[in-house]
Amino acid sequence: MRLTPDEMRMRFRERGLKMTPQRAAIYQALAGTVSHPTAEDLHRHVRRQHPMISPNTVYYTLGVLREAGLVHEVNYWHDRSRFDANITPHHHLVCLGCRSIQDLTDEALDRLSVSGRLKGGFEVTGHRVEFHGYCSTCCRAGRHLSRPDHRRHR
Amino acid sequence: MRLTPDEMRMRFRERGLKMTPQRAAIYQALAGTVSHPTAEDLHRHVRRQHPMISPNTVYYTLGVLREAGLVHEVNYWHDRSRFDANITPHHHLVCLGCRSIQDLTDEALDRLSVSGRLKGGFEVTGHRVEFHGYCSTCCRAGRHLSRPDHRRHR
DNA sequence: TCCTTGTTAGGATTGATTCCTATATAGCAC
DNA sequence: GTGCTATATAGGAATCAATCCTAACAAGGA
Repeated sequence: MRLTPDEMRMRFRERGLKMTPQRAAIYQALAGTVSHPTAEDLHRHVRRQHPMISPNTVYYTLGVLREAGLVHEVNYWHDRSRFDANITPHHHLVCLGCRSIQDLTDEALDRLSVSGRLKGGFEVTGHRVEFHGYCSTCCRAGRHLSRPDHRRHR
Repeated sequence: MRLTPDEMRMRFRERGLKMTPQRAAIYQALAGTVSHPTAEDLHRHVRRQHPMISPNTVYYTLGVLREAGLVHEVNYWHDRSRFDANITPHHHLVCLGCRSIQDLTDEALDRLSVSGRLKGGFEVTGHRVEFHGYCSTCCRAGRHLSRPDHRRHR
């Protein structure tokens, strides 16, 4: 969803982050989509407002936002990194056909825990569930019937 | 676990794969560990028996084995790809300190399904659960107290 | 307004992975 | 076994997302 300048300023302040026009644009772009864009996608988008912004700044900013907990990074199926400004607990539906990622909210999944004997005292801090399959578009296109080539497409 | 030559030959045959000494060594190495090695780890290991084997062959072979369903690829936290010859249903414990990956077998987790309204007819073919936290070694080292730098270590 | 520290742009670099291609070999038919 | 064909291998070149380096710049506090 779209954030007011004040709302955004507060979120940055709370975490001790400096606010710059570039950062605002990157975070706003990410908060305004549900499509889990790549760094490159974001750079392309933000460049409309900031023609001189470098990819480097996008990478650096995403790193800062990630460490501050303002964005999450997902990286399923060895695609390049994708980012998500939705930091409420949720899970993902990953399409094996077009590699799109949809959010999935499901409280039962949020409550999972390791029932078994934890081997050697592993201390769990969180979890996430990823369902994979084929989105409606890929189903209609029959893409769930064909096997992708074993060579990767970049 | 260690495979007999016949067992391995059968698995390859069933899937229409040619058997070569290099492939046997790579698959044997992967089947003989629980450590989810990288392609480079496997190359280093296999090179003891096959000094001339190229990284390329390891990548190519892992791609073939992956498409044949003989190995799984996991790639959490934007580390490089890691491989797993355990293709029975299981989940993973990912250490945020040292990035090690442990298998987790838990039938309750295998039976998860999407309870909510599936947005737009997504057809689920599988799922996996990833718990993250800190392994016992990293806990003892106090690594769960410090925050990793936001810059990535390769 | 000044200062300090973190941020930006841009260019160079890294490094896992893939591409290209000539040679070698597995598996099949005879 | 011998020969044939399709596929695998080795090695070198190329790709490209991501990171490193650095000089100029600007946000936020004093």
